[in-house]
Amino acid sequence: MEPLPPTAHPATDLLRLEQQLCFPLYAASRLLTRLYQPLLEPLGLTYPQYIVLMILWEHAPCSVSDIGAQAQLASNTLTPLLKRLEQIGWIERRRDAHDERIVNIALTDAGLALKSQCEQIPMQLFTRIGYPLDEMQALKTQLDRLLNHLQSVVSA
Amino acid sequence: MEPLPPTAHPATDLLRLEQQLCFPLYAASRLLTRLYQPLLEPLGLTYPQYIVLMILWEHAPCSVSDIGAQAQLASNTLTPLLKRLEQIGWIERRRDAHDERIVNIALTDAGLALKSQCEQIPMQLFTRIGYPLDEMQALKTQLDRLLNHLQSVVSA
DNA sequence: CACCATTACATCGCACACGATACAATCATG
DNA sequence: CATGATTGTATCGTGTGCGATGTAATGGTG
Repeated sequence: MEPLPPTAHPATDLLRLEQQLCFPLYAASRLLTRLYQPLLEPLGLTYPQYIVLMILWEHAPCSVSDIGAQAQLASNTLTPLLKRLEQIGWIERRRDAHDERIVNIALTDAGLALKSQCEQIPMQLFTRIGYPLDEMQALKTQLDRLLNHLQSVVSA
Repeated sequence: MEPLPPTAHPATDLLRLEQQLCFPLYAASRLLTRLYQPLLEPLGLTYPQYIVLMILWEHAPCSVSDIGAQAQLASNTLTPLLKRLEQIGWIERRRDAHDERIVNIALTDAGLALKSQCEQIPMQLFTRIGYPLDEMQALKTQLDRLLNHLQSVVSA
């Protein structure tokens, strides 16, 4: 994706600029996920599973929809993912006693213990990537703002 | 993903900050893709197919690896995707005469004509999202820089 | 020219993503 | 309290992503 040359049409420039925002987002997200993989693979985790576990380490026990609200994922993605986590033994899935529609997700002892094994991952990644901290901070701030905005647009 | 509270350990703070960068990238990318979908669906296109076509509109004819270098995708993703685009009739796949290993991708007349049908998509999306242009510009600049950096890290 | 390494693409297997739909449990309304 | 709407998960189908591997074509070496 080369930067596109300027044209005589300002409106078109805006379009192209906008058009290009989506791609670095898409590509950078996949590349970063790829960098996580060698750190997660020894633990038998995929990146989305790691995201879900991070949510659980902070909020468990919680329902499938709670996880979905945090991760922006629906049951059609979460149900099979959570079943895998259950089969490996990190979590437990149990129907809520008061509302049988809800499936409550709890961490097993092993799942809780896994957290400490993951605690070095972020620093390892930070070292491996070697990206300036201030740029990462600025980027995170802006991405959080965009994410919030997109969430409101999508849910509208 | 709530912002995490500060802790007594600066090193841990860095970890958490870093840890959180990946998630808004991951979530924002998927949400933005989701917003493209209703605009692409009438044309029978998925978002990755749209990315590949944008590359082709600018660079066709080119090889599978050329597309892969632009989109950061390998043949295991591109081959089936390109076969679908061929079956629909937007592109042609042909082995290079001088090097039979290479598959050259060319646009059909229909594939070229499709470009004009897609030209309104970015503005429609820009209008739908309603995000400040200057923030989008700043974000794109930083994402491009991160993407470049990640590419060099991954290929190293 | 033989032979091994490299390259370019294809195939396989698995795990997401997500729209569409199904289904059971609960809620809301009359 | 009946009953239709809503809610929370699950299932299905399609299309990515990507590590691992296969395979044929090309290139480099002696």
